[in-house]
Amino acid sequence: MSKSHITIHDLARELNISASTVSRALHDHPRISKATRDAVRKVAKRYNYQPNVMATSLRQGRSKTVGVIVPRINRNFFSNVIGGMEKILAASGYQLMICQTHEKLEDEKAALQTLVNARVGAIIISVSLETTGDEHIRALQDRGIKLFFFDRIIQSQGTESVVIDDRLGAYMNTMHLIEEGYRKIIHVAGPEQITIYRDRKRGYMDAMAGSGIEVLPEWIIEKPVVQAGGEEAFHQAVQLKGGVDAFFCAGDYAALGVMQAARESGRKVPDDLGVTGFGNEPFTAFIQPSLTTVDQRGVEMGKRVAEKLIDCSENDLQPSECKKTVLKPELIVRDSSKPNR
Amino acid sequence: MSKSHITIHDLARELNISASTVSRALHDHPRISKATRDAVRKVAKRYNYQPNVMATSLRQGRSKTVGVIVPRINRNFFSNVIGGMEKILAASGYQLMICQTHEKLEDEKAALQTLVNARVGAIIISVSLETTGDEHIRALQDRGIKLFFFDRIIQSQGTESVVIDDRLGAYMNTMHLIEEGYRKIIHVAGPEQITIYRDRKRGYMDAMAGSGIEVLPEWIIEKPVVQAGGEEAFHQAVQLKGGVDAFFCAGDYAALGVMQAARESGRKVPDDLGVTGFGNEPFTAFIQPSLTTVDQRGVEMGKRVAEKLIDCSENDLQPSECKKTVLKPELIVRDSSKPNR
DNA sequence: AAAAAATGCGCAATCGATTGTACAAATTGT
DNA sequence: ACAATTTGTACAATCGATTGCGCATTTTTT
Repeated sequence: MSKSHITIHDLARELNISASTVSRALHDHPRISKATRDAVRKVAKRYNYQPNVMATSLRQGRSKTVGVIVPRINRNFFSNVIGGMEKILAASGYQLMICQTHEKLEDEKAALQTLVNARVGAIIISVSLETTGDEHIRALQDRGIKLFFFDRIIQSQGTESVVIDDRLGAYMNTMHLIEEGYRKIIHVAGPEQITIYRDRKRGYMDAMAGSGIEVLPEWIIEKPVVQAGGEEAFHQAVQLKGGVDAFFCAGDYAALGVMQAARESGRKVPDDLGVTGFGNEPFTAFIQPSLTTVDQRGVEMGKRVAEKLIDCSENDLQPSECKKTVLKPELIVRDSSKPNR
Repeated sequence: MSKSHITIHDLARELNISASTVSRALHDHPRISKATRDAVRKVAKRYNYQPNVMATSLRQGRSKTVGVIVPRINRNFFSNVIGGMEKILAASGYQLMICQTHEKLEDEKAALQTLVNARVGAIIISVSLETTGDEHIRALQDRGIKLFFFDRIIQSQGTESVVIDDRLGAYMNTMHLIEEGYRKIIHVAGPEQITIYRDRKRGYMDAMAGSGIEVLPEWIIEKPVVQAGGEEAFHQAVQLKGGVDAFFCAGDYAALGVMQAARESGRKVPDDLGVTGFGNEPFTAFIQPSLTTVDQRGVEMGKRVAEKLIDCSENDLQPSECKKTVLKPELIVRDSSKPNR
């Protein structure tokens, strides 16, 4: 590791040629002779030449930095996704610039501005809960910034996205409850304006309808998908005249709330009450009883978005040619949904 | 938001002055008159001028990018720390470049090389479990890259670091067990070469010695601090002739392993056996019984390192003037350590 | 009032990589 | 053998911000 960085000029001097030739040689320019090209390559390797990213970015007006916007970096799912992206992108010389929105539209706008100032070439985003419109995001496309969504997406012209099949995940989850003998299944739903929660509700409806079970409107309880939301949902549900067999919650924390409220009310999970969640948060494996849930394949999702991004960038594809990738979720069956009969 | 970016030349043209004057005005150069300075400021604000980071970095030979190296981004503690750093650094216009080592020295070296190539001005690192020496890290200092450690540190000339007082945390943790009446307390320790685990062991020893309890050598069981390690430690400990009252584990996952092994062996926590962990992983609050543990104050730690970094950078302090910051850990008392008598 | 110092600003070079244009040499075609 | 191409390189400008130096103009000093 030498003290200062090697530049193309150093290589040029060494070879008694011009810097432009060195640059072209390293980029396989057709007008450079094979002899020169090989010579340059060799010296570059010998000196461990690493191009100066800033110079390149400045010249190109665009950096190899990828902006990433997530609600919170320390949510297990998001940090998994970021981990997956990092793995793929780092290998291709991209760097990540990570911003958090804390679920606030205001922060999301600020993050976008920051990324624009940083001249990122692409942005990967999972929108905040407050985000409904897409004007602030569309503005990026004027700047030629490529846009990729994951998980919480906005269907927008000229963007790519990667999601899991939330509907299928919810369907499998609900079907599992039905197969285990539960019938009066409550769905603790998330905010209707978020795609993923809408899809999860649909999957639930599909499963119920497909099994010939009529879903009463009161069975769908929309709450914030946090612990307190789950508790509220439980208390609300037990008031229902017809009784309750199980809860399919749109999020693991809500399921946790349901389980805790159930325990306090003396109802045993899974024998008196089935409970399932969504997300496969780490704690779901450790609680008693362990929670049946759906894995969102965060790492895989991150890798996929990253690959799309690299593909689009290297081949300079326009986002209009891009589309939506849907990953298969995985149902993780644990104890909370398997009554001992 | 206009189509293309505003440069100092645009401002210069607007004001009929030279770009250099604009640059100097924006940097409060003493040789620029107040009148010009104010005029420039005003126009810059009007056009929402944002300096081109790449140009600045290129000229300066150093970017406002901060390299961050952690074992895994999706470990709760680390993502908390990163979240904290991001909050502070983003506000001052720094960007993060995050790398993972997956606890491998090899990856750590690769990450360092990547960051050097990216011309980062500073690196914040929590070393991998495999890391013992500091040669690969010292090499950075020749390059003028400022170095900051957190949590898993290497005491090295000319670096700053932020840690929690692991010894105190372990002390409080152990004292709490003693106060609750446990006496034969096993310590499930982590790898001896890692500072934090050494300190946690010391805290345990302090508490025991201070309470007049003799620690038998077999009471200290060194294992990887994962679930399986905890299980092994449990089985090893129950063989001991004198019997066992409690386990203080150097990590939450190890504690989880102990609790699960205990359940399988029919020993009730906390009445038959006290268990405590270290780390305050989210799951510790949800398991049954909930786990007493020590919070590592990840977010706070991230903020502190970030502040140090900003301080050192803005005032151009040399790392030699730098030191170690120690945060107070917080003991979180839950059910796993409070026997009902 | 002349000399010395301070003030205010512009010119041009620089950071490192890229690229349009130009120009010479080598190759091809007729 | 001479023109028309093709091939291989070099020059110089460019991206945007910064900064040493120099040249006026103004202010201070003696």
